[in-house]
Formats: sequence, C-alpha cells, structure tokens
Amino acid sequence: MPTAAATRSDALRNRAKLVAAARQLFAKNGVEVSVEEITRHAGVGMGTLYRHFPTKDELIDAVLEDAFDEIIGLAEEAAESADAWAGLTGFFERLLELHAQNRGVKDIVALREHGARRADAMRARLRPLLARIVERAHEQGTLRADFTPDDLPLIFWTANRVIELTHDVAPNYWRRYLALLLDGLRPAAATPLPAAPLTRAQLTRALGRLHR
Amino acid sequence: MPTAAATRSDALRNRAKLVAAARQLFAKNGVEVSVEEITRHAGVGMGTLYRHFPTKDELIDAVLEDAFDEIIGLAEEAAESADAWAGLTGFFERLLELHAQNRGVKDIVALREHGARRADAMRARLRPLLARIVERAHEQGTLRADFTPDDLPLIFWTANRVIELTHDVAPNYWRRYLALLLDGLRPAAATPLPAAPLTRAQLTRALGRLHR
DNA sequence: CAGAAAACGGAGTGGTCACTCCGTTTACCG
DNA sequence: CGGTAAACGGAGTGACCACTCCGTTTTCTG
Repeated sequence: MPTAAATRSDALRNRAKLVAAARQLFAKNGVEVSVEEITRHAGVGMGTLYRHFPTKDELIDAVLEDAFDEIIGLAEEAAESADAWAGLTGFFERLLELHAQNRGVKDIVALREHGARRADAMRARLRPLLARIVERAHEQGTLRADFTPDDLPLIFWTANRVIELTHDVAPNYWRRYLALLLDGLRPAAATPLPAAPLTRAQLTRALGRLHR
Repeated sequence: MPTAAATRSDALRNRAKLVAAARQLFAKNGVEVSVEEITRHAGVGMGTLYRHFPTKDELIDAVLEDAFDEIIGLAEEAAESADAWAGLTGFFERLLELHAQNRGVKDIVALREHGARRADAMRARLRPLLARIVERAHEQGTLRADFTPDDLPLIFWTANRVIELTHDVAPNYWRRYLALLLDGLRPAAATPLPAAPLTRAQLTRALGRLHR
C-alpha cells in the first residue's frame, strides 16, 4: 500500500525560510524585490523557490495571506460599529496604516490574474462587508447619498499613491490627505457629481491596470 | 576665416522627425515608450536619436516644451480669474483634461533630475501663480483656511492615479473623483486636519519618488 | 547503512530596456 | 564633380528581470 509520499523535512524548512524572507522584504520594499534577493536572504537557491511556488505571484499570495486575514478582520470590525461613518473612516485609517508600515499591502488589491486565488477570495469577502457599511452610513445620513460602494477603491488607490510618494519623507502626511478627502464625503459638503460611478465590469478592468 | 559649421540639412530634418514621432507616441502611451519604437516611427536609427539628444530624458524635455507653455498659460489664466475658487478648480480641470488626452503630461512634474531643465523652470514659474490663487481664495473665503499651496500636488498626484487606472475604461470618471475631493476643500466642509502640510524640502524629495 | 527518490543550488535562457560604437552613406564646399 | 567632414543606421553591450534545467547533495526507507 503506497503511502502518499510525505514531504521531506528540508523541503518544509526551506519553504518556511522562503516565506519568512519574502515577508520581511515585501514589507520593507514592496513586492517588486527581485526573486534573486529573496532567495539570497532565505539562503536557498532559485530552483528551490520555483519548486515550491510555480510563480512569483504565488509566493506573494502565500506571504500576504496573513495580511488578507487582517484586512478582513478590520472590515468585520468596521461593519459591526454602531456608527457607520466612524466604522468606514476607521477602516480606511487602519488599512492605510497597514500599508504605511508594510509596503506589500498595497499590492494586495492588485495581484495579477493568475496567482491571485487568495486575493480574489479576499475581495469577494470584503465586498459585501463594505457595501453594508456604506448602506448603513447612507441610512444614518452620515455619508453623501451619491457615494457608492464602487467608489471606495478611489480612496484606497489615491491614498496609496500619497503614501508611496511621501512615506519616507513625512510618514503621516497621508492622514492629512485622507482627512481632506473624507471631508468631501460628508452629506453637508455634497455638490452634484459630474460623472457616474464605475460599473463592476469597469472596476475589474481598472484593477487590471494596477500593475504598472 | 573658419565659419562655425552650419548644421546639415538632413540633421535638422531628422531631429524634427524624432520630436514629431516622440510627441505622438508620448501622447498616446506616456513617456515609457521605448526609444527603439520612437526611432522606428521616425524612420531613423538609434545613433541619430542619441546624437541629437544625449539621453531619453532630454528628448522628453524637448517634446514636452509645448505642454509646459500650455500649462503655464492655464495657470496665468486661472490667476487672473476674479473668482479665485473658480480659477483654481478650472485650472485643475484643464490640467487633468490635458493629462487625460496626452499621457505624456503626467510626467511633466516628474522628470528625473538630469534632463529636467525646462521642467524645473516650469515649476518655478508655476509656483508663485498657484500660491497667489490659493491666497486669494483664502481671502475670498472660498477655500478652507488650512489648505496650503504645498498641498496642491496632492490633487495632481491622486487625480493622475485615477486617470491612469480608469481612463481607458471610463474616461470621465476622474471628474467624479475631482469633484469629491474639491468638496472637501470648501471652508464649510472643513474639520481639523491631523497632519502638517509638506515643507518645501519634503515636497522636493517626494517629487524624486515619482519615478517608480 | 545502502541506494533510490526527493530536493537542492545556481549557472544559464530569453526577454526588455537605455545607450554605444563604428563601418557606411550623405551633404556640402571649392 | 570630387574629396572630406558630418551625419547616419543598427547590431551590439550591459544591466536587470522572471524563470528553467540539470548535475549534485540530502533525506528517508527497508
């Protein structure tokens, strides 16, 4: 009776070393660090990396799994908040703090089609949570009525840009940007908007552009 | 009496062909088109390009000269507007329209240190004009008091990001974003901001990050 | 403890890019 | 025209990237 071959101990060890090295490097420099640098940090060869992960994106996916969970947690917490506006703004503050201290996070939303199983799953779980917060904020009259859940990526995209540009130089400047933008989302500030929100299909296609 | 050698006619012609080809390609695809593609479109060899322009950035600089002038023109027009708020918002609308139809424009602010003589000059001319508009809007009470001229790049940076991501898919979506953000800049919308504006030095360093 | 299967490492491949070098062609002057 | 300096073109260079291939080493099993 042929037992399904158990994974060898060195294989397990090396996989763990790779993930640990990648986690550290992604946090410091974003996912664009070269695979060569990752293997060097992990003390293994290129072949080892590509035996464990068919592609760099798959490694990214594996490394960012924790971050996925953390983000989902933030959204669940936000959805439970009695004050929907506070929940929404708090969610963005936390999410962007995460990005500010871990540059890998910014790419979570953006992983390429292929190695993005977990990222897709995360987005799918996130969507209804955020939709509910927006809906409840509308009901509570604390969010302008013409703002839709599909406008949310706008906040993430643009604040990420601010973080990328200013984090090394003024690590809290993004908070100023976020405050300015949020002030425009209050019902009292609303003036008629000149263009429609994105459709789901448009949003998906825009997501594809996130990679350079 | 040795006359200073007059430039040969073919050299002049080829230089013009290069600039024309680059202008067209930059507008359609942004400045990241390869030099090989530029020479192919111009119908000249690589050597010819690099005899006329010591570096790709110098070529970019030459090509975007017109756009520089156009932007300065927009700012002057805005500075003359009696209603400073209308001038400011109009300026950004026009500037971003320019970007939406000419992808090269987005890089104007960002040219690398070296081949950026003209870009630097443009920024230097732009700064006092924009500072005046902001000041007058403050006087007229149409812009929140805690918004400074050094916060203006925020609008450009973030709106550019929206254009890059959505232009092919929803060419006017950036207008929606701009409207949301501007609604946050009105005095009535203002809540206290959690972080200071960038200093001039910080701004300069952040500019350096614009190139990926 | 032996030998087969599994895992390893890292030089090598193929792609892209900006930029260079030099044999060939062209324009201009007398 | 004819000779010469200027300008030309494009294959080649080197740097970087993700990814592959295969001779060598390690682990585990009987």
